Amino acid sequence: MPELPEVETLRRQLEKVLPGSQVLGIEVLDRARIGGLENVCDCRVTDIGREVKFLKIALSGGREIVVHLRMTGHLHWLEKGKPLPEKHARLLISFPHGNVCLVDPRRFATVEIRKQKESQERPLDAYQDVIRGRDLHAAAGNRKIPVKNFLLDQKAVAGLGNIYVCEILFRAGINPWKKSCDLTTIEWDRMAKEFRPVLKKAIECRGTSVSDWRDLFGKKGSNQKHLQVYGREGKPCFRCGATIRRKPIGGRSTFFCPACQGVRQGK
DNA sequence: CCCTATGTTCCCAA
DNA sequence: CTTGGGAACATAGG
Repeated sequence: MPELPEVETLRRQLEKVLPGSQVLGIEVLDRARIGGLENVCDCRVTDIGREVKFLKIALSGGREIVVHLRMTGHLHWLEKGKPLPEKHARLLISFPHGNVCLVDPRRFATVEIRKQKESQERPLDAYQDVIRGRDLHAAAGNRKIPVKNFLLDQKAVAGLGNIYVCEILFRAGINPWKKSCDLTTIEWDRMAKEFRPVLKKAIECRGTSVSDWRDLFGKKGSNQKHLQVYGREGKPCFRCGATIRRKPIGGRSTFFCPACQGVRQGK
C-alpha cells in the first residue's frame, strides 16, 4: 500500500504521539522476516523521520528503528489497554500511553534497529527535492526501459509507486511505454513538475485508500477521490472523454488515457 | 482454478 | 560489467 504519501502520513501522525515517550518494549510477533532486534528499552523517542519510503523512529542513545512497509504493511496506534488486532500483527512497540503495532498481511515489511547513519549519497526524493528535467534526462541516459519502469526504480528518483506513477504520467501526457532514453528534457521537465502537486495532494488526503490502506488511527485516506486514471479502467477520461485502459508493464497494471498519452492500439 | 494486489530483490540470459 | 525481463517473497480476495 504505502508509497511516499502514505509513509509521510504515518510520519506526521507518529510525530503527534511518540516524541518524548519511553520505549517500554519491542515484541516480535512474527519471526518470519523480522528478528535480531537490539534491546532499546528505556530509550526515548527523539524524532520521527522519513527517508523516502523508510520510516525512521530516532531514539536517545543514537539508535533508530527503521521500518519499510513494502506492499501491505501499515502501522496502527493502540491506546493503552487496547487489544492487538485479531489478524496479521507482526510487531508491537510499547510505550507508557499506548502501543504501535505493525500489521502486515503479506509479511513483506522489514524492521531494523541500527545506529543512526550520517547523511550520505541518497536518491532524489520525489516530494522534497527540486528535480530538474535535465537531471532526469541524464539519469535515464541510454536506458531502453519504459519510462514507467524508470520512475518506479528508486535509484534516480525515489518515493513513487504504481499509483502515483500512473497519475503523474497521465497528467504530464506521457506514454508510459516510451523508452526512457527517448524522452526529451522538456518532457522530463513536464513530468517532474507533477511530482510535488500529486504527492502533496495525496499527503493532505492522508493517502490513497483504494484497497485496505489505513492511517495510524485506522482511518481511510481520501486521495482515491482525486485519482485521474488509477483504478478507472473502462471509465471516461476526465480531460477528453476517451476510455481509460489498463495494460501491464513489467507485471504491474498501468492505467492510462490512450488519447491524452498518445498510446496506440494494444501497447 | 484463474487473476489481481500501493514493493523490492534476486537470478539469469543477452 | 551492464541491462532488462521475469520470478520470487506470502497472503487474501474477487
